[in-house]
Amino acid sequence: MTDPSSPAAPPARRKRVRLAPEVRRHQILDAALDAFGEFGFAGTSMHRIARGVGLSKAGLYAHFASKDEIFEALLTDHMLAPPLDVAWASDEDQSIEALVDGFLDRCYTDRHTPRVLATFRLLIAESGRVPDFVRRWHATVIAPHKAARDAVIHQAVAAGRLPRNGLTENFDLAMAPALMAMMSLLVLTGPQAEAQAAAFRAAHREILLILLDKERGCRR
Amino acid sequence: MTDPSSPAAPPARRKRVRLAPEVRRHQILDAALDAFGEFGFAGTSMHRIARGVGLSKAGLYAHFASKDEIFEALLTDHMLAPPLDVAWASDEDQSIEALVDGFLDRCYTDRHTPRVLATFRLLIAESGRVPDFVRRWHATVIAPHKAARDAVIHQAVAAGRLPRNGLTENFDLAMAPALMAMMSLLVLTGPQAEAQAAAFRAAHREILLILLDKERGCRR
Amino acid sequence: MTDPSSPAAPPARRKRVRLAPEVRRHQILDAALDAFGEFGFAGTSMHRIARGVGLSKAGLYAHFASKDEIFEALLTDHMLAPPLDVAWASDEDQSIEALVDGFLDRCYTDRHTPRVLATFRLLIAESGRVPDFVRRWHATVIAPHKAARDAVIHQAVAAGRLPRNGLTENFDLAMAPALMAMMSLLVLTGPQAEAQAAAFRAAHREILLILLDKERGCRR
Amino acid sequence: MTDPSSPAAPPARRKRVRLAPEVRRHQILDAALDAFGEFGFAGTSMHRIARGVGLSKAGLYAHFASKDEIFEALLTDHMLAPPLDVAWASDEDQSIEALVDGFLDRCYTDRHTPRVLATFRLLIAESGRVPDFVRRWHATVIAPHKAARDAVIHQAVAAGRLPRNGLTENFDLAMAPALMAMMSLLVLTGPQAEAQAAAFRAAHREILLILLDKERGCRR
DNA sequence: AATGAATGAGTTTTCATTCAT
DNA sequence: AATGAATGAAAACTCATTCAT
Repeated sequence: MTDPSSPAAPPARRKRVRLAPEVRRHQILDAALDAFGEFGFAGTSMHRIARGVGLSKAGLYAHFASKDEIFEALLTDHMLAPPLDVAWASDEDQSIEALVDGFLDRCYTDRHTPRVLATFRLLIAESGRVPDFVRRWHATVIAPHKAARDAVIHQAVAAGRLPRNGLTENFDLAMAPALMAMMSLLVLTGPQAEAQAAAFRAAHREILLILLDKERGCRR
Repeated sequence: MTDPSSPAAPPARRKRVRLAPEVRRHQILDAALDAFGEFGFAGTSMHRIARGVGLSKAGLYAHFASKDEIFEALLTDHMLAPPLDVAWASDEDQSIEALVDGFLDRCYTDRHTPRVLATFRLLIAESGRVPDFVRRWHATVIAPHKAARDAVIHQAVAAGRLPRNGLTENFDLAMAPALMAMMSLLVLTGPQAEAQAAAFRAAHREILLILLDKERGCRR
Repeated sequence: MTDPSSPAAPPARRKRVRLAPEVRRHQILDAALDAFGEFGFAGTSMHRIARGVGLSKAGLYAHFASKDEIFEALLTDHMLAPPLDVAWASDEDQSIEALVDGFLDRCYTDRHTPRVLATFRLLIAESGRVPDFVRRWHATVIAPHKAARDAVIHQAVAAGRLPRNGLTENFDLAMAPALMAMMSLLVLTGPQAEAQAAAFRAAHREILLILLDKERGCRR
Repeated sequence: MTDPSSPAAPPARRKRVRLAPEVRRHQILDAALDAFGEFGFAGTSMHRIARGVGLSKAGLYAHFASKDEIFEALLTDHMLAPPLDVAWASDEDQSIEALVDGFLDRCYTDRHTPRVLATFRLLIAESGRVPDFVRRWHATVIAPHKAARDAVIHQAVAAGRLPRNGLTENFDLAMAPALMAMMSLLVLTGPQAEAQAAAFRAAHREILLILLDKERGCRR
């Protein structure tokens, strides 16, 4: 079928393709993320990753010294990007509604892609494998990001633009509902999970508007 | 020498112990949860589980037909228990504060045990392995539980004891901050994560009190 | 051909045979010595050893944790036996001729077996792999043996039964020609080498008789 | 930065060097001898040889068609050189002492170099790989050399300058003690082996002087 | 002549599982 | 019920070799 010229043709293997190292590296990490995200580190074989790239097993080793190295490169590439922005309004012009909507876009639209979900599942499932990496990541990526964001929020609170309450003092929690939606997507899959996530988003919006409202969101 | 009862005892290996099937079964599931939770399904060998029980590998097969069967039995045992109570006050006697504190106890104290964390990690990591199981679990455990709880909440809203807002209409979100704390515990480990969780709990309390307050938590 | 009873019979695998650990261990070491001696350590695959024993590859690992462990067990078993006797006549009754002939028997007849040759080749080829082992072996086996033998020889020299010369002061050299014959056997193989060894033995005898003769073997 | 000549030089890897074929060939054989001598044929990878020459693996194939070819070229180059001279006194002027000392120099000083030891180990370890080669080598190199030397010795015996005995009739044995010293160096390494070799040489000298002495070395 | 990416066959080792006791 | 020797399949990784540049 594929090769009518010779009746009993062997597997008809593709010509050897040679690509630039960076390109291959990227392909490999992509395939690895897909596989690790789906089957976990231990459940993913080098064979599967190789197949995903259209390369032989041995070919992987021209670019990475070991499965572990692929794993670490993956985490490094994907997690050293700042996880969330710092856009909580240094300018007063935007309404709370607009700010919240921007935030929700970043929480849901940007973060509910297969790629991000896979990374997230990997983080949960395999963090025990690389505790040092996680610690470093937290210290160099998460903590600074949090500090920057907290500064902005505290300033807005001080300026009276936001109320002082449990949320504005622990602003991580602002994305807790989105995290819950991610969990649904991870565990459930399918339209059921999508619907769930959409409902969460709407409720999330309403909750944030209450908690960030200067009148309603105040302590008592 | 060490054992005068047997003159030339060889390696002095532990006597074969025969236990009642249910006892062994339970031991095995315990050991399996520990191992699966730490290393994932694929990363856990039958040898490790067997060692955890003090049994030989082959001994496991007297109780379970396969590794998969252990896994499914584990999920069944651990997840078919209702995950959270339905105590949101059909009686008016309790103050909101008391109800919230009870809820937080169930969210944090009860759910941040190693056992629950392991189950949770397992759920995230391996849900792709057993989609049917997850669907069934959701349909038979989660959904009914949610329905029951929603009924209670809606009733309280109708009675005017709780405001109508995004939270009371999606009451799952009430535990979103606790979920976030679990994530910290799963990924970070150590006192850092514990401190984080404690801070979350305090903020969580305050947020719930705002959102469930008839005055502050109302829509606009 | 081999199995006319079933035309397209599968490999017709032998029933699983279970042997006592010591028996298997021994079989494995035997097969390993054959293979290592012929192909060297690196040139021998676990598959070949397994085939030599009639066991599956994985079966080897029930008895040895690794290829290296097989190697070391082999050396230990084969080399910790004293390599040569200590029979150089404290009694005066035996003639020099009788002593020399006994010595030559031990040097040629006993030591030119395939087994000993294989061990010897292994020692030369792979001593670099296990320098510590070799050092230990030399210290615990060779050196003590040499010391005991030297004591006997020196005593005979002191008693005037043997001359004092380069040989009686470095009695290792007494077997140098036999070593040379071993080399021939190792390198050449075949009847050519056998003939060589026989000629060496005859000359060896004559040389020893000269050098151990009180008159002719004396210093000048 | 480290290399101001090229502003944005990447990994700064060594320039491709092109050498005359014979030079490279020689370099490769040198590196191969080192590696084969230390790790054996099977234990030596093309990568290691290539690294030893400062060449890429593929580069080796510009000079040799295969690993086996390198091995055979190595043996050919190193072993087709006559292994030992033929200087046993056609002239009567030299004393036995002088002749023996010259012989010992050739046996010890010349032959206990790392290069010769590596070749020797290789011969022992891998002779089974290339039996035809060894046979050819023996027939074309060793046997003629031996014949020439035997002629000289026999002539000296006939002329009465040397006694007729086991040694002069099997003159290979004259270097047996040196061979034994080589074995020590191969197996033991370190100063221990050096000392051993030195002691052997002194005793060797004395033994030869006895055996080649017309009076003492005679048959009875 | 030289390279580095690519490969198929092979390496050692592990694993889930079976079987005879 | 329990064991430990045994197994086929598959894992990670290596290697001699090839090919496009």
